[in-house]
Amino acid sequence: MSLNTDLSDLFRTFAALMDIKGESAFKAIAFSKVSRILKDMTIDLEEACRNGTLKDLEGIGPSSQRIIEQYIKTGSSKDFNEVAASVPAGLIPMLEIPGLGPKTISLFWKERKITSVEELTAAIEKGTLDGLKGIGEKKIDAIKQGIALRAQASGRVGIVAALEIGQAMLEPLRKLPAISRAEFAGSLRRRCETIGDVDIVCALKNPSDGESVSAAFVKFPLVDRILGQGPTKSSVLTKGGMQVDLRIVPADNFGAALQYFTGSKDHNTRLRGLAQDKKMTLNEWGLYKIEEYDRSEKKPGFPPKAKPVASKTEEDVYQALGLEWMEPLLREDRGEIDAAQNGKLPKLIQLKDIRGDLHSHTTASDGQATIEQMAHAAKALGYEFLAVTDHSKGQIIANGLSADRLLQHIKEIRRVSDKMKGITLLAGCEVDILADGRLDFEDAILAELDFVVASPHIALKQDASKATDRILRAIENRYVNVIGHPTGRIIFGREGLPLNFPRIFKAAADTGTALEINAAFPRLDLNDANAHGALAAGVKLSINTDAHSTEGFGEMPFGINVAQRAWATAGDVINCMKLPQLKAFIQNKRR
DNA sequence: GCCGTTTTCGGCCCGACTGTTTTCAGTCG
Repeated sequence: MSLNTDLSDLFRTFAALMDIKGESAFKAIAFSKVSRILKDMTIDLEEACRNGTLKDLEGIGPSSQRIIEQYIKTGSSKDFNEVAASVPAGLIPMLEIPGLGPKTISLFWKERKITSVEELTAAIEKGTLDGLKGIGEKKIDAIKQGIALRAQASGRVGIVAALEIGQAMLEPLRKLPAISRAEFAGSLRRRCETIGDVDIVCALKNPSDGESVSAAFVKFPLVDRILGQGPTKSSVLTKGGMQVDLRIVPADNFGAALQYFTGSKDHNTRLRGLAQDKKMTLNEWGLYKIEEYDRSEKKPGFPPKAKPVASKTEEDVYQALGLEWMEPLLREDRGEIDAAQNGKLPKLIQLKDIRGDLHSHTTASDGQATIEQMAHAAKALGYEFLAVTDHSKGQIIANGLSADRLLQHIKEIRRVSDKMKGITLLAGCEVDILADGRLDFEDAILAELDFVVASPHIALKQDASKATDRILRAIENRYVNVIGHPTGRIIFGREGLPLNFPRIFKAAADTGTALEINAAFPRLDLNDANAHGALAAGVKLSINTDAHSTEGFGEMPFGINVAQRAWATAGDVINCMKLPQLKAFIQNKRR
């Protein structure tokens, strides 16, 4: 675990504790924000602490700064420890129970001495919650269900699985005659790497058809259980336990609803602040002048009877707030609103900008297709080049190539390349970065290759200092063009190397070494925040599928999504270079 | 707790829904 992660967790817990203690909700919100800032950022906290730049970060004030500094110095925070000691630790997991919030948890704790999920379950069984103010039979039932739900469907799901489930719900919805439009919203539309639930917004041709659309939705084949059903929203659990929420709005309000439910929460908060500055209010129905909105007639589930400034399309809403429309993948409150105000939004990389894949495997090591098969599949995607990069000798389990076999393999790759028309194969290798930063082949062997990806596969639990030195040493090798999956993290699987990213970025930028966004789920490594940090430091990225079969190339869109969330343009990514330009990039480092 | 070019004090985003309620608090997204 890195320092940033540790501190981010500390502030998140701090915020939860304050909620439970009933301190000002704004304090808790402020600490949640600090937690998120720390999680997203790639700057070196220790360094920022040393040279006093910590306070320049928006959202981190004097209190947070003090806590961070003390934590770096002593490994803990006095402020946090005091608060943590005053609240039983078992209360925090209770916040994950749907339907149960800080107020009720605090009530149970103070009035009934309940300090854990287990004690809560027991109290419900024994009936000791009866008689508490505001807690009736239905509330207790809901909590009971919430506890069961948390145990059963606690986890988030990866983007790939979530998209599949989402499509299976979206497609039949689009076929309903009452619907004029239906789109994903929420984290799925923003293409986050993991998804908690699927959000869909749909527009009605006739505003009175909400009830029937809802009724049809909850009967789709994938639905396992109905959680709620009404004329404006419905909620279901699919087979496999994924929650899917549907919002139903009149066509005139579709843009505002899509914007609102796409989020992120932080992005929307900023937008509503902008609206207020302009004497307007923004909600899921539209953007309204405050005066007109306050005067207007309002009925739950229906748009207010005021003329909106904007509501039909997202473009209208953003434009009325003085902003360019922006891709959902940018809407994370990472500076996109300022950029949109100043006309400085990046022209994001698109799938069609990719001219080739620079990390792939064949039957020579652990792939399932031959060089020819992989080359034909890449050509069929319109690629102009493909780097064949089988494993080095240390990857015994993956049938890694010995030096002799590699030299033979290089000849074979070049033979196939000469034979093929319309695509060039680069003879490459994915060489292991050993625990101490040495590479798995001597330079003399690497010099024979057209292209080298160097990746960490073993010793992925090193401390930050060892791990960083190890990757730095690989970056400094003149034959290494790309660091493959730099942290080795596996989503839901392992943390990966706790790298000091500012040092890695500086070395990569100085030496002309690209860092990979490995597009294969569950890697997606670098992640969006780190890729964003790399770009800010002037590093080039390489987006690769690490394909082990011809189907493997199909994962490229997920890597593109990570790059888009990192604000990458085609100019930032070496896969978008023309071949001569790419060759120059390689040669520059070898000089 | 954080922030500020109308503010260094007084704000801080919005609506739906639910349950326990005779007017509102808590939770959620």
